Amino acid sequence: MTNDHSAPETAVKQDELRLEKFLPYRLSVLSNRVSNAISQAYGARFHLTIPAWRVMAILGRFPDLSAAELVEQTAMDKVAISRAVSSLLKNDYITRSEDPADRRRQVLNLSELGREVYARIVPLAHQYESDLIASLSSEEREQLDGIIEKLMVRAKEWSERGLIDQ
Amino acid sequence: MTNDHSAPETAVKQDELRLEKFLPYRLSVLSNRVSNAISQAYGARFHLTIPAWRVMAILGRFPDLSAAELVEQTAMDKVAISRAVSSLLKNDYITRSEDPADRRRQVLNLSELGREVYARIVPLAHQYESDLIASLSSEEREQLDGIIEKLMVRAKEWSERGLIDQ
DNA sequence: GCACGGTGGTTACAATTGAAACTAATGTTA
DNA sequence: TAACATTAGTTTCAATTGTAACCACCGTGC
Repeated sequence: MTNDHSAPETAVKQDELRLEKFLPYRLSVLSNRVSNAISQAYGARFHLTIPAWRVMAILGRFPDLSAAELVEQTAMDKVAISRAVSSLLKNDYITRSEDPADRRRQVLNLSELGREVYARIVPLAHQYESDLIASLSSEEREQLDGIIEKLMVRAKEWSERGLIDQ
Repeated sequence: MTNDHSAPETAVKQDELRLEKFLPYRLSVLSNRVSNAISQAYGARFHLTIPAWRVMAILGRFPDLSAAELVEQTAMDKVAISRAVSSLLKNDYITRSEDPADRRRQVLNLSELGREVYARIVPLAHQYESDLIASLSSEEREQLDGIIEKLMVRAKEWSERGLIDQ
């Protein structure tokens, strides 16, 4: 046992960077691993990309949305939405109908087929999430929830206002 | 799967998905926001992409690595490493020398210039991290650390062994 | 009416990324 | 030492993504 009581554990040399402890890096690795694994599962079974599945997930809960409203909901780029929508149309997973009141606007919904696929993926998604957090205690799950919320607030500020001024 | 009728408050409808509460989704949004914001800062000031900066960060702590060893350290793809290395060489941020013992192998190090840039970025990186977690209590920071560690273990298992069998 | 700025959505093009093929050198087995 | 497998790293090509330009339509003011 080493007697390294001289410096508290939170002290970090400021002139070097321990990448494996650097939060932005760890978040990125974790998120990529999770997303890739899950998208492989969806993609293989239902020919869905992540953006396409996100669109379906939103339409499953909120019918009759336009592409612009999907942009709001998902924080995805409008071009990404447009591409996801057109691939979902090709697969007959969603339907698109013109809004008679505004002919620029097009109302999107899950199709019959789309609803079936949705109904099959949702339990899968819950299962993956459960499996991911299986090793967390229920306290930890609540903590994580709150922590992500706080981090998200800050990250959102960054992307809106630009970074730390300097 | 068990039916849980006993805890209505935490009960979640299993036949729909609240994307905004879905952990993989939230992780992805958070991580993208953070990475994009920070990479804008690095990139603008030092012409560095994220993979390039990662390579520098590792070389700053562990000199005399080969590309293959960088792959191990960073979990990045070897093609990504190759491209990052060649762009860093172009910028004179790193040096590359042949290993006489194995002429396939090439030993990488930060150059003088690279060390200067490294020394300027590291405090910036710490600053961004501090700013990101500024709203967390010290307990929450420790919790987050442990939680990410646990999640990472599971995600790693996913990418190694494939997903939940089904 | 009809110019106009603003909005919904798509297309085009360039940059980034990933998978697989490739070159060159080393290790291994007979 | 010839033949083959393995490792280090690069290149090539296709798919994905982001930025900007674009078209069609709406609403307002004149």
